[in-house]
Amino acid sequence: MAIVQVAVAAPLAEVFDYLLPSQEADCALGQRVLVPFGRSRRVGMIVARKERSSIAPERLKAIECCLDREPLLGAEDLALIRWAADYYRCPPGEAIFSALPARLRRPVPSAPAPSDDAVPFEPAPSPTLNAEQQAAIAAVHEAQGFQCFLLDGVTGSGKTEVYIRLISAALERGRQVLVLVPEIGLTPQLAERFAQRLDTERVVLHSGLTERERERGWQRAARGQARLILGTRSAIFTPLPDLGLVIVDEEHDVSLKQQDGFRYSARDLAVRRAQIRDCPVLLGSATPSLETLRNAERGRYRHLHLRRRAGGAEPPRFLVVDVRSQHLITGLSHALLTRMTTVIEAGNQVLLFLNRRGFAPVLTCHDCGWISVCLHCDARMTLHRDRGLLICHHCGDQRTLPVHCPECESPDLRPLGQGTERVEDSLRQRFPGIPLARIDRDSTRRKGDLERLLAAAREGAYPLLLGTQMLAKGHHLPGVTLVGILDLDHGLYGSDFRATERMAQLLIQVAGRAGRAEQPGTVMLQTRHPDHPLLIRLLRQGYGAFADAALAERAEAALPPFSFQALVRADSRVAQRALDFLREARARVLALDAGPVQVWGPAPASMERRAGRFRAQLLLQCAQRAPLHALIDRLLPSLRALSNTRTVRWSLDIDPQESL
DNA sequence: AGCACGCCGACT
DNA sequence: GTCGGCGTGCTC
Repeated sequence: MAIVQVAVAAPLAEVFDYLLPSQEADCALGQRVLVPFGRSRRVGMIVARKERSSIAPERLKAIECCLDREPLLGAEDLALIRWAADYYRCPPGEAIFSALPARLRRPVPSAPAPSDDAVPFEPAPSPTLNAEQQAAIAAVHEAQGFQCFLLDGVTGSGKTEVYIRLISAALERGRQVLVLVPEIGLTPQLAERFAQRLDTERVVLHSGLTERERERGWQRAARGQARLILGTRSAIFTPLPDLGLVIVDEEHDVSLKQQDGFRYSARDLAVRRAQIRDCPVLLGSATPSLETLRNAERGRYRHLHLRRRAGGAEPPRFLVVDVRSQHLITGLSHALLTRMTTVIEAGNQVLLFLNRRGFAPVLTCHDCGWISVCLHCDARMTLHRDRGLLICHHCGDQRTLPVHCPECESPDLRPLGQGTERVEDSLRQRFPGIPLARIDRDSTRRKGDLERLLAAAREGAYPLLLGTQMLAKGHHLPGVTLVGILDLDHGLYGSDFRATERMAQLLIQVAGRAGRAEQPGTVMLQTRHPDHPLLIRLLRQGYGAFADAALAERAEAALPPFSFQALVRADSRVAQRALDFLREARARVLALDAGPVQVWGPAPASMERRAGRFRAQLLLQCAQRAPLHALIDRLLPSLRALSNTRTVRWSLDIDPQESL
């Protein structure tokens, strides 16, 4: 009997050898099997055929049955997933099965190839390209096989038009195209633009689909029926027999990195996939990540610029409002309020941005000083007055709003600070009769709410728009001529070394919502740090100059992208246990002789207790990737063997994007 | 991850 | 005396 290597759907570092019974002899690489495993049975994936096994023959068990008639994954697909599993140190079975549609993780037979639907098609007219767009398209067309491009284009410069032309050309050559976006919310508008222009079988893949829909789309792509695949990060693993072009839109967005389990970066895997496939890959953004800019600087990626806005629109003007020692009315300065009045009276729209939902971030007792702390987290509970609740935004715990202080019975409870609900309240009083839309997670809880509000906003139904970062992404609002950023400082001095980069990206994104050709937008930023050097550079010279300065700072501090990181996170129900585990981990690292790898910590998370668990982290950093990964190779078996790994949950994050 | 085995506390 | 808590070991 032949022997096959099987990756079992379990978080185990090893693959397992099985006998292939003669009636399943044609069962091959990329097909799922049901195998006896320990005292139960599991779904597995055949990842290799072998001549002989190092396992004693009497210990080898036979595969029970084959679940698929044909391979679900081809050799290249498996190569990508196994490369990713190896790079991100994820058990192979876990990686493979998280790359498949959820239904196929269970022992059910895969569905037969669905038939195609027919879509009558009338293409919308193509706009004329400007010189920069033409140059970008020509550069990608010249690529012979693998090459990575950064499409660095200011908001409104026509990046999507460049995508469409490149996709169209690839489709004409008989290739499939994969387009990744960071969030579900960004798929409908892009899908709509593709639908208007590209006469081809399309499929959209994201977590909002039912398991059946998702499997169906996945199968259509895998069988070559769908030619254009638009999806969120997990779509990077979709098998595509004729893949000829990969596009990653908003490549700087952190949502492209999976934050639990198999912690891969879909953007980085897109580059790797194109390399395996030997085809071009295009990373697009108005605010590229420093990692990508550094790769462009080193000549690894080709840097393509779109500097001009379509229709000759002017970039927005920035006005810094120094709010130190100013009297604010629910977070709004006199200068901002005055300008808002002018804009509204002129019949234009105002967009206010405040990244804090709820009425107030804390409720306090004016008599004894009690504050609304969460029982499970080192955090305060946010007051949601609409719903009459105190809610912890970190663990989701809710309490009914107290009428008297829980400590001293005083009725004098007061909200401190402001969230979007409170600003909405205040604006309705200050601008009576002016229609206002608040757009945050609370006001858009039902499906379709967000789309409805945004559509009405685009029509100009709301002179006043107020929202969290939900409002910052995607949709352009041409009637908005004033953007107000209520509290910039939150992003300016975050605990993470990427805080300024994130702030700059968000700021440029929000600013990009405003203005049109005949009426440029103004962005007013309220801050207590008007002299922040990187902020000044960003506002005066733009994102590119900001990024240059930020990169220089990173180089100086030897931080990514000038070094590489791996983060060991740990948490535990019992205080100190996670820290103790990481102290032991640190000792193991030092015992292994870390060489050039630096070890930082362990340190408790900036909010140590969250949802009842105490969290901590240990950072490993090195100027080169190879010694870091070699150290991790030697460290992992030793960590798995630690006695307290049952009471402490831990995980390893390669190239972390966020610290705890 | 599951699942079983094994060794110590409060119950019919 | 035994039901069951979760610490430990193993899965081709």
